[in-house]
Amino acid sequence: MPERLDATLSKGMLVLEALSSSPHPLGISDLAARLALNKSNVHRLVRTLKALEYLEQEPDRTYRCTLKVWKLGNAVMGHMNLPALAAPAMHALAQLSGETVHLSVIDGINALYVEKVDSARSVRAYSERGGSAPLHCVATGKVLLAFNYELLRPRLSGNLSRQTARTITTLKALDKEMETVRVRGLATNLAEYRDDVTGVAAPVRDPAGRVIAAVGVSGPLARFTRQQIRKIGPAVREAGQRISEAVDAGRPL
Amino acid sequence: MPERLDATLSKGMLVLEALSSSPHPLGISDLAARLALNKSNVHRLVRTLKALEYLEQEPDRTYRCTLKVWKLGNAVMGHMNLPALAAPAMHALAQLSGETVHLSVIDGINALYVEKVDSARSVRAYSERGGSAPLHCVATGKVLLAFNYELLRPRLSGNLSRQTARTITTLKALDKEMETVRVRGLATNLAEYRDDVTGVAAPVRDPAGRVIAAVGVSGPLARFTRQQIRKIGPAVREAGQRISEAVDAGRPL
DNA sequence: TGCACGAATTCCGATATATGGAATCGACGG
DNA sequence: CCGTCGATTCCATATATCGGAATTCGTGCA
Repeated sequence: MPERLDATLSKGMLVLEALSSSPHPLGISDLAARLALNKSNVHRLVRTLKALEYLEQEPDRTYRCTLKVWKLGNAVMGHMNLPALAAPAMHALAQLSGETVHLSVIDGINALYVEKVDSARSVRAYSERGGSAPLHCVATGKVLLAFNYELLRPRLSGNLSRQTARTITTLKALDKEMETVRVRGLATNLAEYRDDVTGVAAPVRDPAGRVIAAVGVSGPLARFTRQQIRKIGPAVREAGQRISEAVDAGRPL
Repeated sequence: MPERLDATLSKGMLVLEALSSSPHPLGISDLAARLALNKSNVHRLVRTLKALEYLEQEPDRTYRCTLKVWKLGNAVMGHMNLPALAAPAMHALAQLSGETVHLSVIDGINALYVEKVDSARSVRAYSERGGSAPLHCVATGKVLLAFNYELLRPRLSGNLSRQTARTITTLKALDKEMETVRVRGLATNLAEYRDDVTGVAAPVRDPAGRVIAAVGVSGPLARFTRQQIRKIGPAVREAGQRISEAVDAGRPL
């Protein structure tokens, strides 16, 4: 017997998801088609969401999400205001490296990018705020993994998806790599997720010493070489420490 | 006859709102009390939201919002990625001024802070990301108001709430002030919202020249004096222009 | 170890409510 | 001016939701 759920609420959330992920406002018929729902049903859901001010109607009668949706999500992140605390250190790192800087947290078996700072030089990277990548093949993900390994290792068996020729795909190899990461306090990604992208990352710790996030720099293989990575490594580690201190102090440093 | 709305969806959104705005996870009874709803009703709503992965359960059986809620809101802002584009200029301004920098957009008759950069020196300001203040009495709000005056003026009659002794509370005085703002390309707030806070702001324009946002610097009256404001004014205006160019280019400058 | 209390969770019959097909309305284009 | 397409409203019906009560679970205390 499948769990008893509230259909109306589920459908309403589907509507919100569809509209928030669409670059354009959508009309009722369009929405109904995408969600495989009845038109008049969708209309009532939309009307409700509009009354609650989560949606607004365009002059052409299509609907789009309002910033109230953003406020909702923002409030959630607000109680964990890492991005704000980390911003100064991230910008400094972006300036120093000339590459893109990320802040990631764990989201299931993925690294979720909660903040991102582009440098002027950086090309369009593979990641966006809110995006994610498998823990085992990006630098920030490896950091998060290495310092929460007991917890996460079980979930990864059979989930070490191959992304490139260099992706680590066996638990044995991963065990070894994680040990290295813990010793060095740094993780690297040498074209293990995308053929032409490399990165380095370091841990961010809460006052109790638990690793709650990771900061990392990444760039195109052609420019962000192994040597560049070695050179920037200490700065990344320091950025991690600086952010950890900011978390401790409760304000940006 | 009140419009016909879907009660289940409304209540579900209330649950999400309550949980997202609470600093702590909440239990079923607690939620039910706050929302004045039946316990078993709340339980089913929560179960549904949990199945959809918008909520998760703590070991102590209380519930909290997941980052999926944040992702939802983030996607909305993503289609209007002002914050990312504006970040470099905002940080530069924060560095230069040593004060807090805001990016605001219009939200009804309020200025909504969509991005905020604290300088190391800045004291805890009155605003948070996602927070808002009346358009007529903060610097960024005045900019947004001045350049969308035809549209917004009608909505403000009777809504010029007094916040401090210096708040502008008459349409006549506001008309004059708005004219000044348009001419100078800058707006100021001299303790008009909070007795001890001042600010300056400048417009951000889309490629068509419409004012879509405002950048502003604000600080404590004691430190951020009229002279400081005059001194930093040009830099604020330039930051506004720089962000406008970034919007045009589609990438941070 | 067992008991008692509060909270969460499940159950279930009554009924308010969501449903979806059909009718209506409204905008636009030929 | 009419025809088409989409949005919106209507309405009878089925049923999904509601909430009170019963049950289970967890925790602290004796």
